[in-house]
Amino acid sequence: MQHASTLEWLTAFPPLNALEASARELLAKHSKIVEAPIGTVGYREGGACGAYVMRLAGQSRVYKMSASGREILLYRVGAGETCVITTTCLLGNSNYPASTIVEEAITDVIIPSNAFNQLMIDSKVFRTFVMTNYGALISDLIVLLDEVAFHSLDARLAKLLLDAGDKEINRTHQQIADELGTAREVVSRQLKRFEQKGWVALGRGHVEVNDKAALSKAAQA
Amino acid sequence: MQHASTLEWLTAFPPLNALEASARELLAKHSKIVEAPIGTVGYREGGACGAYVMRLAGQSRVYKMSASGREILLYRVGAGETCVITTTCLLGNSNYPASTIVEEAITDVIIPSNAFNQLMIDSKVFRTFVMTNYGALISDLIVLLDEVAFHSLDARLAKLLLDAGDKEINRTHQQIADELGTAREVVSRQLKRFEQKGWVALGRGHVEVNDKAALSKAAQA
DNA sequence: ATTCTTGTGTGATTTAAGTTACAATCTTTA
DNA sequence: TAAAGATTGTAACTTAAATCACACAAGAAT
Repeated sequence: MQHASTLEWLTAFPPLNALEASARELLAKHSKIVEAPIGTVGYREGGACGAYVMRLAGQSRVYKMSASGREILLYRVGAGETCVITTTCLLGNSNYPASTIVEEAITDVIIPSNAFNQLMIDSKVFRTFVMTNYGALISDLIVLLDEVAFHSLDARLAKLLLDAGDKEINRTHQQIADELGTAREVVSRQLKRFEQKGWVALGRGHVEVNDKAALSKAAQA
Repeated sequence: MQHASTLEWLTAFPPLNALEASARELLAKHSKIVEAPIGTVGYREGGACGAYVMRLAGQSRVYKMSASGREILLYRVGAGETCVITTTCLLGNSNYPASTIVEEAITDVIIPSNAFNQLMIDSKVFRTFVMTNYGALISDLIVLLDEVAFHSLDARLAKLLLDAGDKEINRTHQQIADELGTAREVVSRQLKRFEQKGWVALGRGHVEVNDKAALSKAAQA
């Protein structure tokens, strides 16, 4: 495995190409590469935050859990991205307002809190990188809020199927329900209706999208 | 009226007490103080963003409007606060994902986009100030999302009444409905139930809170 | 091969919330 | 003061979604 101090991993983050020499030195000294398998809990709601996280490979989901145990997906963190909630906590010195779990085995670069703060002061390139990543989350959260507040479940389900990108979606009904913040039965029923209309084909643990146009229309209503 | 270049207004933002000399100079040169009366539209969804906004006095509400014309309150910006969505747009160079309207005549300090960016680069104090405000909103939005996704309307209404702080809340049912993202009739009905239980007293354009303990309990369920 | 576990299908029922449709007040303005 | 507009009250209805209660099927494990 590559070692953090070689800084080879930097190529995974193009905006950091122009990183200053002093910043590279700091990173080489303090950053670490860590790995974690599927199912690992990155952090939990209410926990404290000690390091900046940059994802090299894999994927994790960041979600909010209700008092009754139901959850809703806030966003995912994939390769080349950073965990923005972590940034929030580092900058605001606050605790995590959500939880995270690894969906595909991850490889992360970890920058301890004090090295992170030093980089924010020293390096213009790093600072811009962090802030640019930061910017998008609020817009995303507002879009999500709009969906939850104003869109029907079948519209949100249709959108989820489209957003997956692939024709084949390998998730169980329960996992989909957890992303939408609803109950499994509701998802099963809606998927069945989609299937009856010929929009999707269902199988154990996966959904095949057959009519994107129709789903897209349903997603808007 | 005070002039922006005296920077007297800085005292309204304690975290900026320690602002560096160079940053003060930049602010004195480029910041402006502007005023706007009730009902002024600060920006609309989809609009572009040109300046950072720091509130000296007054209040505005930032809301998201649904396709069907219903709205939901995202947050308010009062004295001593900044409009974080504006920060999002400046940092991400994106358009506004929401709209805003003045609720109480406002006085704002305006920092043009390029001066803002310069300050973010130059001044650690300013940067921390901006980021802290930013982080707080993310947490707030996640809380709001949790409420919308998982809490019943009566619980949310009870919470709204408590959060108002005052015993007397001078808003119409329609205004309350717009904050919660629901219909007026629903609010009227719920309020009537609260009244029948003796928790509140209703009048045209205002609600009087009489039993905080009971409301507080209802807000949790 | 047969348990066990996990995932799916579905009907029945309940409930919260949105919708429709007015009537009745209260306030402001002409 | 009369008319117009804004605000509230409420009944009746519809609907989406949650909940309950299973049956059944597909894989995995022993």
